Amino acid sequence: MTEKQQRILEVALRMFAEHGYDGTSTSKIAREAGVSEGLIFRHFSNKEGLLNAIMEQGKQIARAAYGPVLEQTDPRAVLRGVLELPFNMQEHHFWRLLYALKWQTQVYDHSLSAPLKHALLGVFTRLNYADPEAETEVVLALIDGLATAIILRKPHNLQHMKQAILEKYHLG
Amino acid sequence: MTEKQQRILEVALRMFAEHGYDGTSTSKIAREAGVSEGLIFRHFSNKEGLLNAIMEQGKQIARAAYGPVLEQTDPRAVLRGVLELPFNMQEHHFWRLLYALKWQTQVYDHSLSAPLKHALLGVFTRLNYADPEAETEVVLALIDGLATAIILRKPHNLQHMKQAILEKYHLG
DNA sequence: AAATAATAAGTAATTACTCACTCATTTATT
DNA sequence: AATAAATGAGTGAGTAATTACTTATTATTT
Repeated sequence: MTEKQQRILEVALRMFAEHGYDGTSTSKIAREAGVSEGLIFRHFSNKEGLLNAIMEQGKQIARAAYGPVLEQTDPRAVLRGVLELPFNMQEHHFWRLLYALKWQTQVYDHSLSAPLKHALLGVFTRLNYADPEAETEVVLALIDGLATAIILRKPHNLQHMKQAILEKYHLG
Repeated sequence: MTEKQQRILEVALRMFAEHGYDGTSTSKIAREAGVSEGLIFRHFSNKEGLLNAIMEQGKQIARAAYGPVLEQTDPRAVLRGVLELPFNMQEHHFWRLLYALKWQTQVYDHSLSAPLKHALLGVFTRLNYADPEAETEVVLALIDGLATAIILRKPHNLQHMKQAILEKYHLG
């Protein structure tokens, strides 16, 4: 991985996240990254290849975020960890791109949220919730909405929000 | 409002919602609507004007959805109504466009969610919740995530999801 | 006939992508 | 060790197609 290749990936991630995939042209990426436009196609074949390379790197970001939470043994600890995920988001650019992208393709989002869904199903089953599937869907929707709010609206009272949520699941 | 003007608005709404604003060209809208491309610019000045016209119509959709809920007097009824909003979504195309759009501009989304936010603040204050602001943000995030899930993933157990949510707010 | 609706055929700029090429480094052959 | 061959990074100037938008003209209402 050469230095210019890295710069292309970084700039493209930022621009895709801020202006959308269709709203970002390869020529602008090249200009911003300080490379020739041809280099993008030499390394990534085409624009979609560039996006795929970005999302490939993103898998590691997601793994780093989910991993410690999902390998917990206590179901309450897993649930707490999942609910806290949006509050511990690190790489905003990547998550923003992922969330924006899902309105056009669900491919990327689905493959990343699948392990979360599976874990939650186990959690709610072990905790004897009445309807684990419905409960799972609700939590997924909740953390989805929370991440969206944190990325886009940047609310200031994050600690209080977290507290309010944990109490709803009796984890306060 | 001529018939062709209506058709342009309908087709543009659908295409913007499905492929995004930047992913939809005026020439494709015209072809799909069966009109000349120039007519779009005669009626709406430019592409952004077309979007504005769509969102202007959308205001009525939002008002029709929010209105009955927000004019309720009992705070519990308001809360219940707000939480049920995603499950009663009617015009999926419009909501999908609104939700997709907010990753590029928050203008449209903010002006529509403002009355909701205000109402929820009053609700949680009157219900003596510990932190009404945080609680409001959480509900907004929740219905945002729910709407997203319903539009994109179309979960089948909507009734159970609704039930699980209402119970968390002691409205079961 | 006046005004508006609608079209067809343009425009310049931008789009994703290709091509021919240079240059530096690495590998293979004498 | 010297030289030749091959490879891969990088560029700049192209390409045809598409973009948002304009203008002149024709059709349709009022």
